[in-house]
Amino acid sequence: MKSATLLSFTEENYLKAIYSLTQKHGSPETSTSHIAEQLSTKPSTVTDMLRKLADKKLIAYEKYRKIELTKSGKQLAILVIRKHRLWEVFLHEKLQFGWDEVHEIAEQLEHIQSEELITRLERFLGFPKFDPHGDPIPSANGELHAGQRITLSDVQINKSCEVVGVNDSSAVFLKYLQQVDIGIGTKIKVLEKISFDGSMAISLPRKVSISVSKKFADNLMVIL
Amino acid sequence: MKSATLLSFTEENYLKAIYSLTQKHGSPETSTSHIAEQLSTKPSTVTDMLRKLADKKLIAYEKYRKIELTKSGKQLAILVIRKHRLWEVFLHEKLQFGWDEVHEIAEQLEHIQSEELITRLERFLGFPKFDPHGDPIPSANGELHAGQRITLSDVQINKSCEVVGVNDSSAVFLKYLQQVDIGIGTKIKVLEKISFDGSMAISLPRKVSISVSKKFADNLMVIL
DNA sequence: CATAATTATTAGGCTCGTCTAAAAATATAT
DNA sequence: ATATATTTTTAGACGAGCCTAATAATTATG
Ligand SMILES: [Mn+2]
Ligand SMILES: [Mn+2]
Ligand SMILES: [Mn+2]
Ligand SMILES: [Mn+2]
Repeated sequence: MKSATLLSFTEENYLKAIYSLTQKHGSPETSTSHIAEQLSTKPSTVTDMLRKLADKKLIAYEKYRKIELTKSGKQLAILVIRKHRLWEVFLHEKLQFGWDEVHEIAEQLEHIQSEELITRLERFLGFPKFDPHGDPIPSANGELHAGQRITLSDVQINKSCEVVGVNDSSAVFLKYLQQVDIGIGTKIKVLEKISFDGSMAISLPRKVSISVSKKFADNLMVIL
Repeated sequence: MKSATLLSFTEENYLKAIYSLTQKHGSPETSTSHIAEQLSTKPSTVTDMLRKLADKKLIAYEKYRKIELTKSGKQLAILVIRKHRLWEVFLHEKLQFGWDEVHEIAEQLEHIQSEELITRLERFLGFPKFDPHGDPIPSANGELHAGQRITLSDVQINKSCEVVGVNDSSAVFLKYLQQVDIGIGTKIKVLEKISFDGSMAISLPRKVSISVSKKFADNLMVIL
């Protein structure tokens, strides 16, 4: 279960990016250009790294054809995500950082190498199950319970739901949520859906109803 | 007061190494070979970096002649040390790591870039004044109070003193101290000094007296 | 003070992660 | 089915950080 060779920051970020993309798009495969976009780098740079990750058996790679995490590649990606989310909990719960501030710092902390550190951090935090954005925290052996979360867009008219997370963790989206007083646990009822542009009218506790865009509703995760 | 260009891990480690060497040897200057040894690298590699640090005005460098931190170089070195020691406190106090385990992990954590993170960490820890090895924690504006600490070697026969820190933070020394039950706060009385090899006999609370080497006594910091 | 020993710098080369420009493969559209 | 557009890979280059071997400068010694 020990990874023989330690990975660089960069390699870890590639694994995480590939994992995120496969999750986001349903398919276990992804593309050079998507990875490049995700990491703000160039496709040619990605191709170089893909060859290296393939050499290390972290991805199954057939040029022009297939990019897919191997079992161990996926495992490592999940462990980085585990570290990232535990650090986010620490920053939010213990240091009182806002949920729009934690991601950037966790992006650095996730690469600290010490299994013992994460074991102890997790215990110190009381074995949290979710990060400040509602995303589940993988267990030490790499298990991740996705839950049956849907987007606000998928909620039918007149149904109520509860916010459990966000798809987009960018500070700009999180700040907007804060502004309209939506957070993890907020109850939302869908009043109306406009087929023209996918926008919807929703009601919030102790507030007049507000209108939100399709993009907004696509990025808010809820349970019924 | 803001550093214009962010430094790399490597650059930060060089500044810290130069600072430590000047402290250890009294003089504000140090040498290429000492830096190389401190960082487990080669003198030629050090020369390259010295040129870079000089370009950035972090050291005053005259080849074959002088290596000395500038005001801003020293300031940055102290801020890295501040981060290092605060993280060590966190690891020891909050995560219950042993004092021989914290250094290695702090060596990584000290490079996380976020001033706000350190500000909040310091508050979370209750504004500690010393790290787990008894070393003082610099303030946010870079002040460092050394205190009037001496080594055990400097203590006269029949005088008593109290352990306040160590000069050598290696795990092997710290584990040895733990074994003979010496830690921060331990009271020691010097019974005898052997001029032949500099070793000394000391008495410890609720223990028979033990003999320690010159090297041991040189690395244990005490106050009278 | 001249020679030897030590220390520091330069020269040249390597890997990693990045880029731009060009070529090749694949996908799309007429 | 061919031509066009898009995506991906290759070729070649660069800076950072490291190395070894060779050279230069300084320091120590007889
Ligand atoms: Mn995040
Ligand atoms: Mn990252
Ligand atoms: Mn330390
Ligand atoms: Mn370091």
